Amino acid sequence: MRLEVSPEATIRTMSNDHELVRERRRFIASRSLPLFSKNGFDRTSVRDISKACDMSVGAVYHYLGSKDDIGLLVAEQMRSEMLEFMGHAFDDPRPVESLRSIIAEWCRLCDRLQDNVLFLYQEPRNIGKPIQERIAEVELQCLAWFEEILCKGVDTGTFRPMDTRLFAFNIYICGNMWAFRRWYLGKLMTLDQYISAQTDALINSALPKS
Amino acid sequence: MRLEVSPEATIRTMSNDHELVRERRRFIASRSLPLFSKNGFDRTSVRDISKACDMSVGAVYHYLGSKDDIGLLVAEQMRSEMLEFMGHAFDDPRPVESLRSIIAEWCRLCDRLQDNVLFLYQEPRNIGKPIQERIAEVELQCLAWFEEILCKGVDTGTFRPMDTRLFAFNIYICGNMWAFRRWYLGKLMTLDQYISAQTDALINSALPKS
Amino acid sequence: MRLEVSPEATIRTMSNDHELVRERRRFIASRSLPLFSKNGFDRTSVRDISKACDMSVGAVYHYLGSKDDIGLLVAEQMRSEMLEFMGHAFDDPRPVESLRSIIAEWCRLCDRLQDNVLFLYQEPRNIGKPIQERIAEVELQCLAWFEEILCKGVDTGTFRPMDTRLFAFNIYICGNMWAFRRWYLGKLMTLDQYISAQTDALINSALPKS
Amino acid sequence: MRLEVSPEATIRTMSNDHELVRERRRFIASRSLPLFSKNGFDRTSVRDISKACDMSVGAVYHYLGSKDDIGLLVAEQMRSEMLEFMGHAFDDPRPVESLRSIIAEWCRLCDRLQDNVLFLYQEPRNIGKPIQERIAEVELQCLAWFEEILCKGVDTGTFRPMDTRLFAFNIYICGNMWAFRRWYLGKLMTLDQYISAQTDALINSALPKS
DNA sequence: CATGAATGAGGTTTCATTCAT
DNA sequence: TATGAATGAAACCTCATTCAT
Repeated sequence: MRLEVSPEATIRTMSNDHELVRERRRFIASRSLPLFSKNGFDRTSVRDISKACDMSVGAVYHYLGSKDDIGLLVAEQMRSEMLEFMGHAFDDPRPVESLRSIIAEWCRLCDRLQDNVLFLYQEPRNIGKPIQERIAEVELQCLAWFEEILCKGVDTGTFRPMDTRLFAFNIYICGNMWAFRRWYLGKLMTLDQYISAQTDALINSALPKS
Repeated sequence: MRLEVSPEATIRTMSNDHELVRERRRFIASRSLPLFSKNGFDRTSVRDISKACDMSVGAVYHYLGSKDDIGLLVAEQMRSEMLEFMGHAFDDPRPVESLRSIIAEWCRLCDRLQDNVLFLYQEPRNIGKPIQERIAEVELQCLAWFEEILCKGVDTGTFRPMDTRLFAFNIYICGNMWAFRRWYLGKLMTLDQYISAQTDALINSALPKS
Repeated sequence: MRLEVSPEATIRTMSNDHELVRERRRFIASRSLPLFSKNGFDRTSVRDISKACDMSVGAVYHYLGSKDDIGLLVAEQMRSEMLEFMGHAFDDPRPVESLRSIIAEWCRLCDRLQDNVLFLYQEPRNIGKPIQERIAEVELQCLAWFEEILCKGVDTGTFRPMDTRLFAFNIYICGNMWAFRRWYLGKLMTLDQYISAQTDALINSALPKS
Repeated sequence: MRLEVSPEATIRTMSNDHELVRERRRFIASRSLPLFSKNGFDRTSVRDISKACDMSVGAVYHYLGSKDDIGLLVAEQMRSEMLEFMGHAFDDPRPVESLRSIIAEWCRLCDRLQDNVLFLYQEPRNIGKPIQERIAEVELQCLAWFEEILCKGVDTGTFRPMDTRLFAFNIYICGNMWAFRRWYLGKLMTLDQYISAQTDALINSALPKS
């Protein structure tokens, strides 16, 4: 088992104040993300970023080694939020109830991290290969987690036999798409309505036919 | 009623040979698209494109007014294929059968135009507002078309009462995601298996509960 | 009454140090102008300019938004010098003496700003319409100023009746031509001799015939 | 005495039909000149020229060796017209009458060849050194010719003692400026009025004081 | 003769990154 | 620690010229 090193620790910095570095990076990422959403990563210059942060260009480079590192931070934030999300126990023994909670929470997470989700979809090339793999890893964990509940439901006969991996994938996408297409979906319904309708559809699809 | 002008006709060219222009543009777009998929639009230089086309940079600009125009061509190809797709009659009177056909064909289309789908997701900013709106228009048409069948099924009681717009959206996404996440899904199953499983899930979700 | 904004203030810059910007721009313009004189604006590349300034290309663009802006600076320098020139009081009540002073000073100004004069004659297209109009404005003011003295002289009978506007134009051209054709005139005479001879000719032409 | 070879004969051509070549070149020059006036030589592309000539780019290069050759043609036209102009005998024995005719004809020539005059002022660098010298040569001849009459007048006491070279220069410029600043002068007066007024001024300036 | 597609050098401009202050 | 001026590579695009047809 290899030693896990947070990628954030590998980002170069001029500062030794660990806490300050964390705080500044978080700040920079939070100010950058809307710019990336609006104009794309490549069309957002470091100068733009520094302006959005009310910092000098040099200051940005005090806390980061390169522009690409911001992409990394954005990805890491998504990753850590997903890990935290999976840390929650939705351990209702009833598969249907459990699924219901998870779908709802997953959609809410994607809603909250909308810009991060967008970034991961649109700028995969701007977060080096290793980070992409780290992200893929949690995605797989997430899918596995969804799958576990589904399997439990299938085993107990609550759900019909199905391709649980694909079903888990659909749940995953269900959350992502709320983030990705909120400009469209938001005109049709609220998040709660979305959650409710999609949960119904998913569960209906999981239940055995009459 | 405004006169429809193909955006391709608005792209500047040095040539008057309409047929040649069409052919060369198609060629350029087809060679560019894999580069965009691999490296992203902004990180693909016109020089890269010209090399991929075995042309000089000048030759590329003989048929195009700007690099952005290639994005437009890619979008237009998707658009015209979608229009053609909707032109087909899947007019089985039985909603279930009809839905089955459409989902299958839609997924096959997205599979065939995988790189175009990716491009539309990843590079929306590189195809100018007007073209984005043209694309959004056919997307809506497509959704409306899906919805129509669903409504028919709901009206006749074949399908359960549901938010047909959201359901149509899910079908749409179902195709897109095969294109977008083929690197993952392709390891789990073939396109036909994907179609079959997703169709089952969708139809199961649409049928009334026992 | 509209607020006058110096065109220099409209030129994009990356710096906020107003004084530095002014100084660097002046420097860049002063080094560029001889190149323009020698090779023409369009045949002087920004790389040539940056070399002449012992700067990198990027540094030039730190203080200017575009190459064309240098043309604007050159024009503005001429303009402001002309305004200053007109600010001087050559208020000798005797028209002849007054005319004499003005012609001399005008020729000296054109001599000093030789390259600017050349630039305005040769590169009118490289300084944008608005600036051309600003220049035309001061030219007209200058002509009006010359005319005023002529009119005074005509009114008092010192000068013969004449088309004062054309005469003013001739004075104006007299200065310009020393700048424009110094390569020729300079071989025949010194500036002082030119001034003296032209003043004689002009005044002789203005005086009533015997 | 070196053999004079018309520069036009040195321009490369693919054609052997001497007369056709002459005719086509004249045509090309006449269609190009307005473009040069409007946009400048460097900003007029060979494509623009070929379009203005209703020719293909290749056709232009059949009759010319390079774009610069057009500048040469424009200069040569001015030159040959000036030579023809000087060939006329304005051999009125009376200096005043002779001067009057010459000024008038010179201004009319400059009016007719306005665009050529402009070109020579604005694009000297686009007509290689040798041609510039050829032009300078006729200019000097022209000046000498003007001077001759002036000298005659001074010798006979009709004109006051003066710097005849400078006076000749002024006559020369007088014609050029009508061409160069017609956009301004044309608003004040007609060509005939200009000729009349300038002739009066020049002759008045040449006559002895009372 | 005529055409116009093709070439590729070179132009202007941008921007991630460094480093003297 | 913070600043922002400076660098220079590399991007997009143009255009004089050639040459196969």
